Amino acid sequence: MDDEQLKLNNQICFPIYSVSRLITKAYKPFLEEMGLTYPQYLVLLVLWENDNLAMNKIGEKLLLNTNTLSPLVKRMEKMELLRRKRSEKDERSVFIQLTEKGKELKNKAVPIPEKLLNTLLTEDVSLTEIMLLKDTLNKWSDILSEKQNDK
Amino acid sequence: MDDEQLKLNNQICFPIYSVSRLITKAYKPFLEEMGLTYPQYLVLLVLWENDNLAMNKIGEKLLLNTNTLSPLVKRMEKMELLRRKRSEKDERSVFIQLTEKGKELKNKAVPIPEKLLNTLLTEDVSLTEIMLLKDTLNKWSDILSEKQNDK
DNA sequence: TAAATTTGTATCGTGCACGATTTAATTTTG
DNA sequence: CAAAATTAAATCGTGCACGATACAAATTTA
Repeated sequence: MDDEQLKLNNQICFPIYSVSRLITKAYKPFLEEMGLTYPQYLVLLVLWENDNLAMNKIGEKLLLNTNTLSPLVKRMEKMELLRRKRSEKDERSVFIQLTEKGKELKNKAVPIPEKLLNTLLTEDVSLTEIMLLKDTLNKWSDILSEKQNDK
Repeated sequence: MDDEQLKLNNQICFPIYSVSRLITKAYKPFLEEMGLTYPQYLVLLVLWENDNLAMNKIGEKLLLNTNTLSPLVKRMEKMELLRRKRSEKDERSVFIQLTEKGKELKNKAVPIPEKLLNTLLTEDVSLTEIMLLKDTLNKWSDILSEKQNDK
């Protein structure tokens, strides 16, 4: 059988795709308490770390284009989590600032990473394994995104 | 700093999410030649391995609910890749059969896994690492999906 | 067997992703 | 300096994901 590689369980793509969705789902109960979706949470993670960033900088960090980010951020503005402000220096740029409400949400978010770790940790998954996977995937992310930027 | 864990690069969720999207993007050029999206390709992988499955069986394998799968499969029916047939034994069930066109597409798909492997393999990523990651993620997938089924 | 429950699929609404295109501001070049 | 090229956002269209709901067929239960 030449098509052994075509079987679902032999593909590398499928486990990444499904684990990604399963992890997002694992976040859901915690994020729902804050009224956030997972991508909105990611935007906040970026801004909590470094407020007042331009759209393209946020997109760079999250590997998202403006056609995704633009409406996402507008929804978050409607939720009064942030404000959009066109730069005076360069009127093409739009800078994103957290509102008080957006800043305060960070307090609610602090315990989330540990809660999620506890969801992942079982007798079959150790902290070492999680950290190893994280590092491997970060490396892959760098390699793949660079490769795709070079085109 | 208590919020070290909230930094994007320390999160386990973000690298999985972005690598998943980057991998999907890596498939794009190959799938475009066949006129397929990535989830459509996954459905075909399942059917090539095991034709004439009920909707719920396909959803089980891909971890997709019918609210995703139903329109997806209907689009594929319009593309004449498959046919939907309501079971006579149990009229609730809909079985999915590949058309000739759908079966023949497999020939075009056979070289894809190797092409993708070559995209991933670099001086920094070995085949061993890829296989290790695949196995780890498959294990995680099992654990997480079971955990979420138990609720 | 009639009523209640479960099962299998479909539909609806919302929110991403992302290729392609548009628009406007800024920078580079001839 | 004016034309061309680049850069930053936004918009449009299509296709997933997925919670919630609906509905009909089948199964279980009283």
